[in-house]
Amino acid sequence: MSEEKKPLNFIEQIIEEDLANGMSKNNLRFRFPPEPNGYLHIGHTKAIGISFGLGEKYNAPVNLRFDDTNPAKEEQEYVDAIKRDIAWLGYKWDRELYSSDYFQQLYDWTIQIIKDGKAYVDSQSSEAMAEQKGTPTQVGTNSPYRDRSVAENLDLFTRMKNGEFEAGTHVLRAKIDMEDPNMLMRDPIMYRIMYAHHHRTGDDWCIYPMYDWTHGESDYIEQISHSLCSLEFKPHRKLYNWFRDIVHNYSSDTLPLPPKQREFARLNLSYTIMSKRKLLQLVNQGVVTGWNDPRMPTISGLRRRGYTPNALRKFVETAGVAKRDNVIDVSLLEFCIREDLNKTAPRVMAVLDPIKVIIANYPDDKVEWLDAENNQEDENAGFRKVPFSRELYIEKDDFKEEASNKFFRLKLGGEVRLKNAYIIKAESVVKDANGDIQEIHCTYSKDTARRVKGTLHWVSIKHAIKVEVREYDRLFMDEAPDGHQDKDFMEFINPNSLKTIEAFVEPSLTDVKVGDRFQFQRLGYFNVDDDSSLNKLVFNKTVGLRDSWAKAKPKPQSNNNQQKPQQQNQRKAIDVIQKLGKKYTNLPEAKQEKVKDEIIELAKNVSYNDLEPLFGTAVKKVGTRIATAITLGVLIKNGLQKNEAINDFITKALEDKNELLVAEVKSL
RNA sequence: UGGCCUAUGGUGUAACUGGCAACACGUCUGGUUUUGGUCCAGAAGAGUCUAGGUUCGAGCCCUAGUAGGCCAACCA
Repeated sequence: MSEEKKPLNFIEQIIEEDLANGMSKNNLRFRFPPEPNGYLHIGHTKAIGISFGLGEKYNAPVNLRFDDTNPAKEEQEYVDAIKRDIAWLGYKWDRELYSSDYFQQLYDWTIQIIKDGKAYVDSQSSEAMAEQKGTPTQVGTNSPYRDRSVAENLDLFTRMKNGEFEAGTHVLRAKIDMEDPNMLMRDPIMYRIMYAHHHRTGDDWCIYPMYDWTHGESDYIEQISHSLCSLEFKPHRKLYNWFRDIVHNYSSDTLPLPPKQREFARLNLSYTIMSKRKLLQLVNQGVVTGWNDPRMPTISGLRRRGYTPNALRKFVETAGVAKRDNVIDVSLLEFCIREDLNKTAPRVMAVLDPIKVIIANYPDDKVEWLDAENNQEDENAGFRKVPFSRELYIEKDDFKEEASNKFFRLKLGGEVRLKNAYIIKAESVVKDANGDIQEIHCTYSKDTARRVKGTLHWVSIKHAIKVEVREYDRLFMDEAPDGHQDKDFMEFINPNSLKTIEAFVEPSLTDVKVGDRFQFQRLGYFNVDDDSSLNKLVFNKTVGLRDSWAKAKPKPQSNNNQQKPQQQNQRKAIDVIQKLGKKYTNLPEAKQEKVKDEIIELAKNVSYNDLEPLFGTAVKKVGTRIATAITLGVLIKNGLQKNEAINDFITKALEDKNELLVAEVKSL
């Protein structure tokens, strides 16, 4: 009875329907079928979340099945990485399986299919077959080998399997229909000869089945109820069903349930590429340091960067499931990781771009260990000690000799609070020959109960640990790096995506472990990188804090994604009228009067040419038509002569059901 | 010159299967605050691609357009 009324996505609706139509809940079974030819990326997280999520929701098993039918591209390294990533995300698969486990079953079925005259051996070059295949708009033609006898097909196929032929000399094709509008149905290839070593079956086979003649059958063998995949496989569904129905016909005694394929739109992220082939290219060309480079959208990259399984799962859940192409804004991903880390990450102080502060009235040899709260969002997080002394570092950005009162950080003569410590006042600065500030001389006050506007983070110089911090920017400078047909995605690589900084952190961080996550107060979330060692700590910046100050101040150039407000400012009178009209009928009477006056006022600046297009406004958009009528009234009053278009508009409006409109037009 | 899929605020998803559009991110105000974070309160922003039709009533149904995506690997 704890069912929430959360709306179901279309896949859940399909399942609910199947259940309502008599499918047993026990028959529900899903699978996640990666090809081990690369690392999983955040797009896969969606597919994983859908199938494994369904498994959790319906308490149904989910298989992890490696679709390993192409030994040329697949490697054990990828298998291991994929398993690691899925487990890290917190999902548990029922069985770990491989399509290659089914090669014998597939072969046996194939013999039967050949015997039934539904498959044949073709012995042409791939070019010849491609030509006969036609195009999306042109039907194909039959292969000259299409009508080989069953006996000959059986003989040839057996010899293919036995390794009697060279690669590329023969293939086995399903005999379907070379004129089918769906090109996948034009006698698709079922087997090709490949003398490649397979990561699991070794050299047992020299013929390998193709995706279409493997995937659905693997689903069937595993008795998967719902085979969920991304949209680009929609055209494959017809073939999926064709093969499935044949094998179901052969084996329904032992394998009763025919699976069904349904497709959802894959996840795309702005400023990111999601193709394994292209990600591999980044790795191979050394643009990044590896599949798990913190700038990569791979699960392992995100993990190294400091993302949490929670945040990733929340992200794909929030993004939702539907069938239209989408591009999700990275800001949603960033929101999810901040939300998670805000609750869990201990706060510490670190200075990334230091400037020296000397507290003149603080004794040279004195050190105080002050209490600092670890996480105000978490009551159980406790406190730690931080050392305070005469010489400190603060952030360069946190000091200006002069500044407006909107700048509530440190300025000459101004006061500011040091987090967890005292209030200080900047008295003077010491500059070098270039005029650059070397030291800020301050005085401190122990009266910390006072209200001061700004609070700064800091570290005690003599206690601080020097560490390396890696700050990342997006890898691509274009919103859709692979969305341009005239430009390669490599052209958009951001040359400054990695910035390595020498920084200073408080001494409580001495014993951190790889993977530990922190909030560097006022800066962002950081974690300890794999490269970190006892002698040298290395931190990754996971994501910055939201920063309304950075947004409020300078807007140098570029990057203003908000064109909207500008447009609004220079909107033409007619557009404003149209907009006012839209809501007109929803307004209470008093407000309608007000809006009408506004329209009348605006109408004085409207020309007939501006207005005429609105005469054609759809009947149902009554408000807009009323606004049009009001405006027309003003124009007529100012001497406009009625023409045919105007009369048509009036006549049609007079017939309308809406009284306001009729009244408005009658007065014309 | 084909087939299939899709179309709702800037972005992503909803709308009890026909009852005048909700949630999240983002944006903007204001408040609280020893993080310009968090949190709290509020605002702006869409008549649902277009045009017809059915209906008392359409984002949901029908028709025709338009736009975008996918399909011509011995890849998956």
